Amino acid sequence: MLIDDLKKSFMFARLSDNQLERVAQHAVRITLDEGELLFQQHEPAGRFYLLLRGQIKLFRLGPNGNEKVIEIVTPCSTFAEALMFLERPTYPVGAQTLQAAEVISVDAADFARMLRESVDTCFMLMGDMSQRLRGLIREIDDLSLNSATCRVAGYLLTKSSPDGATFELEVPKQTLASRLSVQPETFSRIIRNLSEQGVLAVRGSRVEIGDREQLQQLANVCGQTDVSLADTFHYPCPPAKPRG
Amino acid sequence: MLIDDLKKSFMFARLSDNQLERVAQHAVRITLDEGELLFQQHEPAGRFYLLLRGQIKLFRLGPNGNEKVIEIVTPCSTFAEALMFLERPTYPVGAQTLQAAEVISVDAADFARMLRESVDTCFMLMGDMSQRLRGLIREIDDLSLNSATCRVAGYLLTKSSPDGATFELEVPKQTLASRLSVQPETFSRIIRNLSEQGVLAVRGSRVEIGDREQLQQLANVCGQTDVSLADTFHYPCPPAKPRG
DNA sequence: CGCTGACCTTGATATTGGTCAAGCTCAACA
DNA sequence: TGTTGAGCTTGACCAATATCAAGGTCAGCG
Repeated sequence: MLIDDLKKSFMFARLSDNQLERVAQHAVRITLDEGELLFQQHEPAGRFYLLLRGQIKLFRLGPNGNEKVIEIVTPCSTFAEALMFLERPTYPVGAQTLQAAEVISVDAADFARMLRESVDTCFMLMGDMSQRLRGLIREIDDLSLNSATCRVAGYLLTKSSPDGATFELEVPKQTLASRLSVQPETFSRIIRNLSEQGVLAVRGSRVEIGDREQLQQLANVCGQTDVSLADTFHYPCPPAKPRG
Repeated sequence: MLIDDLKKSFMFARLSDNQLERVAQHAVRITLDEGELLFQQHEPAGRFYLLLRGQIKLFRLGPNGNEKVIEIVTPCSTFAEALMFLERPTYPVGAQTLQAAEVISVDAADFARMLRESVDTCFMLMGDMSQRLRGLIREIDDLSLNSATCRVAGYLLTKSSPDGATFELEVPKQTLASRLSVQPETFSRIIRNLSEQGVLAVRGSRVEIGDREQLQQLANVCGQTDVSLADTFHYPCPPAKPRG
């Protein structure tokens, strides 16, 4: 059954049963409460993870103890697997649950050994890494070319389904703010501005898009557009669990 | 002789002569004048490149025509090779020479085909990509956690050899500014501040470190420290050609 | 030698977003 | 039902950095 769960990740899905069994031998299932730390930044990295349910934030710590959320991991994604190819890897981020979570922890050396037998999987992995590289580059120019409002607008757009008028922020606003590299106060103000302009309405964590057109315009001043869906992989994922 | 040049890159160096010959068949040498565009952002990406000499900047374009330099490529590095694993790749950045340059252009599909025969090279490549991922993450928290002064200080530190007191900025200051995500004016002012504090002295593109200690302090408020040299690959490279 | 244009520097001013301090809201719980 | 505390919002203020507009420097060239 561990094997069945492994298969939920596109990467493991490609492996033969034989290979999966080998991986499973050194893999363990871990259950985490809300707020638990899975690993810390700078810690030696011997394992990587597959999130089965819950939410996990990956974050960097600044010198003053302030943190910057780099990514919010959703179920069926693997993370920290790219470290496997470094000499003496340490985690470049910390990982902490936002909700109670269940993960599978995989031994990296073991997995790497097995990878050597499956060029296909290598290619899959490289595709994945390539994807992430792209994503990070976008992130960087988002940060240096765009205003906070652009980033928020862009984020909200990606979260809203093109048809549905309303959706839930599945993450505490503070965390979202950090993810978007703004202070919580600023985030709050931006939301208020957008509300006053009638672009959207927010009640708690429920967001209702009022004027998608204009939201797009605000975001597009940026360049959100170039992550075409054409060249992204499809990660089959169950819907995320709604937050209180 | 094309093969000899290919070997200057750590990635190609790993290939067998047989494999190299195959790659070389679909590889071409390209000579570029200063300011020439090698490829544009969004262009379909069928080839990747190895820089032999000169300098190339990789940049993103904002909506107002303003550009953000993502990376300044130095000789013996390959770039855009990570795209090879995407479905229908387009370049996520543009590439333009800063100095007259010579590159080898490699057919990506061809190289990928050959890669399938060398898991070793796959691993090498994955290590490289892993490296880059790390670098980009650092870049992101540099942007969101640190001030412009920190970034400039950090950059200057990485460019100075630990012993030598002076070195050359090998790149126009505007470009450097963009690379560090500050306006040229701000860059200029930061340099002036540092000069006034006696931390360094700049004459044209020649930089002299006055107080390395303090420069380090300014940069370290940041977290420059965590890119330990232990886990970076060694790219054997000839010294860059001095500017001006 | 003086002109030209690219690049850099400088000052004045505007904007953005951060910081601090307070108040609000609401769910959990006694 | 009142109390508490976390998370969110608000306002007043401030710092960092961008923007705008000149002016400086210097290499290349007529």
